[in-house]
Amino acid sequence: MALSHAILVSLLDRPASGYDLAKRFDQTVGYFWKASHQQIYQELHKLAEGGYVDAETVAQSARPNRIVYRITPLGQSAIDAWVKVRTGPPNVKEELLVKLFALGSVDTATVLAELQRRLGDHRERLARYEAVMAEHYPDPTQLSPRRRGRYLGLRMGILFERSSIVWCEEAVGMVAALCEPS
Amino acid sequence: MALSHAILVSLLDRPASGYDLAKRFDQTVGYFWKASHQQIYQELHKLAEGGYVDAETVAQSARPNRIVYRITPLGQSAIDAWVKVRTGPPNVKEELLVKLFALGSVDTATVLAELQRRLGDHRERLARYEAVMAEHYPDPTQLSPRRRGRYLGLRMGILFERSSIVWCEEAVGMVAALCEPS
DNA sequence: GTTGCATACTAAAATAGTTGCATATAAAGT
DNA sequence: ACTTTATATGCAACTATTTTAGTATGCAAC
Repeated sequence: MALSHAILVSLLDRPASGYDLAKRFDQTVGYFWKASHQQIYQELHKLAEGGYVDAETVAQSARPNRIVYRITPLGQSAIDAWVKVRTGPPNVKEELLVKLFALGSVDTATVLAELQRRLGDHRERLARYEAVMAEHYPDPTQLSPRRRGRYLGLRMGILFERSSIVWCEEAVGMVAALCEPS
Repeated sequence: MALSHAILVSLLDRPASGYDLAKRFDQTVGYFWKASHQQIYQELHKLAEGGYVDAETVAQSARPNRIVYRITPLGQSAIDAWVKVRTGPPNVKEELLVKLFALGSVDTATVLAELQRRLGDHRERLARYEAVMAEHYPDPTQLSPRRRGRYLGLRMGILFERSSIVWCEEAVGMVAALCEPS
């Protein structure tokens, strides 16, 4: 029961359809919480069944109808209760590290290529995050509680990308040295 | 098919029992790849069935018998093939961030307490990682390929903990300001 | 004119992961 | 004496997640 809470929290902001939520996840918290649209639709059905959200069908011409979900008081109190439950450390699955652990028994050049691709990813994401930061949070003092949460999420993203870049550069150096032993 | 690869890679090093593997995961890659012993035992059965590992029962007096698994050539080639498959970005589920996104609709003091606990966690883990680094990798130049992979794993841990600490300190500051508006 | 992308939802199957339980022994702490 | 910790494996039920489809439409690019 974790995605369901992420969905409820997202609905605190404003009502949304499954499609909207999938996009929000992708664009805002994508790197810290991935969810496919199938998973979201499924979860929304369950939340609606449990009375945590209300569903309302909105007819659209020329486009499939949307089903807009709105959090209920029951959903609100479910969040309140969940917030009081201790959060564990984040769940991380870093496949690249597993590959690195296989160094010595495995093709080095392939691993190097992966690291370089990853480095590019991190640089790109950092640029994106910093652009959002510059545009939406030029002054991080005096933010509303809601915006403070958003700001800190973005801030974590930026710090994480920066240290990932440092790490990747080191890793590329060390693995490249194995490939071309001058 | 991701845990199975992590297990196979771990077995490259040396044969191990399910119990050993569970401890290795916990102690070495625990923060980047969590696996419960049930999951590991289950996966080992599957790997043995598929011929990726060989199982050998080792009798012990006064202790339950161990089943020691050894990677087979088939397992080796499975790793080789897997290494060539593009690695996606890491899978991260950061529940604390979800709670932060709920700020404004949720008890601030609870969230603050979580952040402080998390800060403590990160400091502790950093100390542990740095101790291992000082003891086992005093000089990171001229490492064997195998040890280079291990070093980079540890290095990622250290960089990650450091930036997490920076982030937590900022976050504690911002959330504390909401709690006691002097 | 057809490929590709964006909108919008659904269903089914397979794989992965968690939780709780069960078994059995020995050493070390309290 | 009693509890905890460590060793060592396993089953069963449940929940979560991914993969792979399928249904429809409209717009823009090529």
